[in-house]
Amino acid sequence: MPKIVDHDAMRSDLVTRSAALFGAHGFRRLTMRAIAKELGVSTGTLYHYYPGKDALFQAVFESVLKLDLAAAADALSGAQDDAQGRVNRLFAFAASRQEAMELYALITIDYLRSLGDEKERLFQLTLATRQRYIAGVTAYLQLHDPAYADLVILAINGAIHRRLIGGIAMEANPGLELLGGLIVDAIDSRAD
Amino acid sequence: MPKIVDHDAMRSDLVTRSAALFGAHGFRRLTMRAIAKELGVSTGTLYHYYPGKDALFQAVFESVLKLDLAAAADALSGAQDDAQGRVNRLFAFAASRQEAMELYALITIDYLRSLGDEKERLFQLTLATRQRYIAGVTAYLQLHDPAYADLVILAINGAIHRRLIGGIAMEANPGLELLGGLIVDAIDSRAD
Amino acid sequence: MPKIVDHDAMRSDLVTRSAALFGAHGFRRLTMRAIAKELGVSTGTLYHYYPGKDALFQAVFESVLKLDLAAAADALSGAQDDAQGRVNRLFAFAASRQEAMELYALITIDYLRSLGDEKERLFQLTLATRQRYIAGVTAYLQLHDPAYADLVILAINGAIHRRLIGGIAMEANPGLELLGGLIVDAIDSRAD
Amino acid sequence: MPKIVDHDAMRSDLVTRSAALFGAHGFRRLTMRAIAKELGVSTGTLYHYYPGKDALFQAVFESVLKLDLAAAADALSGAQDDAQGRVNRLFAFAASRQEAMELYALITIDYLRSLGDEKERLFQLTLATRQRYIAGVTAYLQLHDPAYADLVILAINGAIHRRLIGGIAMEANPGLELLGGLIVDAIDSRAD
DNA sequence: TATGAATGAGGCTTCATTCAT
DNA sequence: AATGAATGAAGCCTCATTCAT
Repeated sequence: MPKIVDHDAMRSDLVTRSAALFGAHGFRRLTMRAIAKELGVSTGTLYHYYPGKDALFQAVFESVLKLDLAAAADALSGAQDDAQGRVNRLFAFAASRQEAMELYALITIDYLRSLGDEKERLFQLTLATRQRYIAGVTAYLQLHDPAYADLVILAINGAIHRRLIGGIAMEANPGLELLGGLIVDAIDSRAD
Repeated sequence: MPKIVDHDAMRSDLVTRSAALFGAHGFRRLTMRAIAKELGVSTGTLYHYYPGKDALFQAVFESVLKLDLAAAADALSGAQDDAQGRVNRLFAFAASRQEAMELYALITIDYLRSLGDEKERLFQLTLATRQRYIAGVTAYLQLHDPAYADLVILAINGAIHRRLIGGIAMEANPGLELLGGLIVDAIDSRAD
Repeated sequence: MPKIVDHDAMRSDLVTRSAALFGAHGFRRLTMRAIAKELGVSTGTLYHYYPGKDALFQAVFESVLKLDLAAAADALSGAQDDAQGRVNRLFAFAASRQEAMELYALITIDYLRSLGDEKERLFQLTLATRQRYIAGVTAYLQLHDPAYADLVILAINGAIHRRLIGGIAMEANPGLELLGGLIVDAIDSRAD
Repeated sequence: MPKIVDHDAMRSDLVTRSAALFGAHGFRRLTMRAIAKELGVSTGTLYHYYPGKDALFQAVFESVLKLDLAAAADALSGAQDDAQGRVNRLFAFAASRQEAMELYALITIDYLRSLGDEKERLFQLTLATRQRYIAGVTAYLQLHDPAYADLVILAINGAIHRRLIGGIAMEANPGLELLGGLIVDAIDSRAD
């Protein structure tokens, strides 16, 4: 019998650990040798688990795709406090996920550049995900108008964008705090 | 000095026209041969005007950095109408610049990845730029609290982010329109 | 010595069955994994019986070397009919061995290419083998001049060559049939 | 203007000079680096003229295909002497071409191994070429039966085969000389 | 014994850069 | 100034071989 390893676990591990590398360096700048070295394996081993760099990156992309929604559902269920409490909790959750969201953005941008004309399919998928988020936030915050949920998510997207190109932590956005208050007002003014 | 003008014009031209290529493909995916071919010159000519690929990209990055502020000052000066009018004009301006802002983001991300640890300097620069924008928008919209300006810019950043990873035009964000109304209310409620 | 027999049998079996693979694909194109897969064992097992790819190929080459002469002696002994009958039997025997002879040629060519300058030793061996064949055919056909035997073998070599580069079966060579007649004439004209 | 070279001449030169290397080492054993070194250029230059190793080998194969027939037509035209003279001239021509024919065989064998199922097409081509040779030799030697021509060519094929696997020069085949006599007899016996 | 996961040298190929013209 | 042929380091990947189980 050969060296005993859990093949699937190893595959997942490689993907999880290489995701950050792809995010930090980008697909082209990151070499297979660099990945192997960073993960403490040989290039041959990489190829033992994935047929090539493209396939590994594809797996990374897909794994990153899945991370977001699952986490959100968990975090926002449970005890439902007042408007202010719900808004606080939402922003706190977003802040806790900012690194993952940045990684998701970086990898998606790279992935899109590698796609020729089939970008549209990915865009549809992104759109659908956004709709789910809007519906979720609308329900969670008990908003009467989904546009408010869209605005909240838009602002969070903006915070990620600033992080991406300005290295700014999500918490350092005065506009986000202001928006929190506006949302609470909007909920309360309807709550008569 | 007969040829100097041509030389400088050529340099600018090469930078301006290659910026979109760097944005679309990314630094590593884009080859010098591809640039040369797209610009209708030989690789030798490229090297005649820039000492290497890094230098060309650096020039592209710097040229893209400058574009934004200059344009903003122009567009928002002049006739000052009412709150609603000013907000409309601001969003219209942002929408007209979305492609440039996307290009700026793409190139900045690539540029940041090429930087090892000296990212901090660029972050400082970005922070300063943001402060200028906040001040400018605060004044232009005649806001009493800069946090409103920050929120507006944050939402616009969010729209760029969505464009980047979802292919969504800025106009297709319900949250942005809603924000316009909230801002007008904020201005008017203070204007008594 | 309980396992020795199995071990040797296994070694022979691996060589015999991999010979065709080496012939069909060539040394470099054929991988150890491909051999292992085709033979239904693991690469580890291959290395258990042979220290490496070179050694396996060497064994294959040697096994193929031996095949020819042994078969010939058998087939052509026994009942001695008239000149025509003997010639027929010789050609029939050659035709029955054409696949093995093609394999021998293919493997020898590969083997020669793997030899640097020590080809000469192999050439000496080949020359000696040819002399044996000439003597054998001369005796078998009861020829007065070994040049006739050489011509017969030369023509058979030619048929193998045509098979190699033209995919032509030995039976499809008019010249070979004609030669049969010429040989019979030569025998008979001397048999008065 | 760039370094001035005759692109087509360079291409031909690379093919011509690498043919012998492919013949001696075989496609897989021969590396692009080895070719480049042997030809005194860099690998980059090789790729400047041919898109890859396959394409270079394909070009080599095609160039080798063309060599034979052209040479034959030339050599055998002109002054027509008696039967013995014609036969001598034919064998002398064959002997002069033995190296080229060996190269042709080696490259064809390699090429065939690289072909999956489209071998048949190449076999058809080889068959057609053989027919042309038979017709040519029949006419040149003024034979009444093409089977004699086939036998002559078959014996020459055999000599090439022996060269291939035994390192034997064409001149060292007693059978070939004997055949010459038989052919002359065949011609003369009909010349009454 | 047998297995196949792991290794890393080396193969094919790309591409930033140089330089003769 | 402009061209593109030439270079060679470095990238992706293959595969002979080793070794833990």
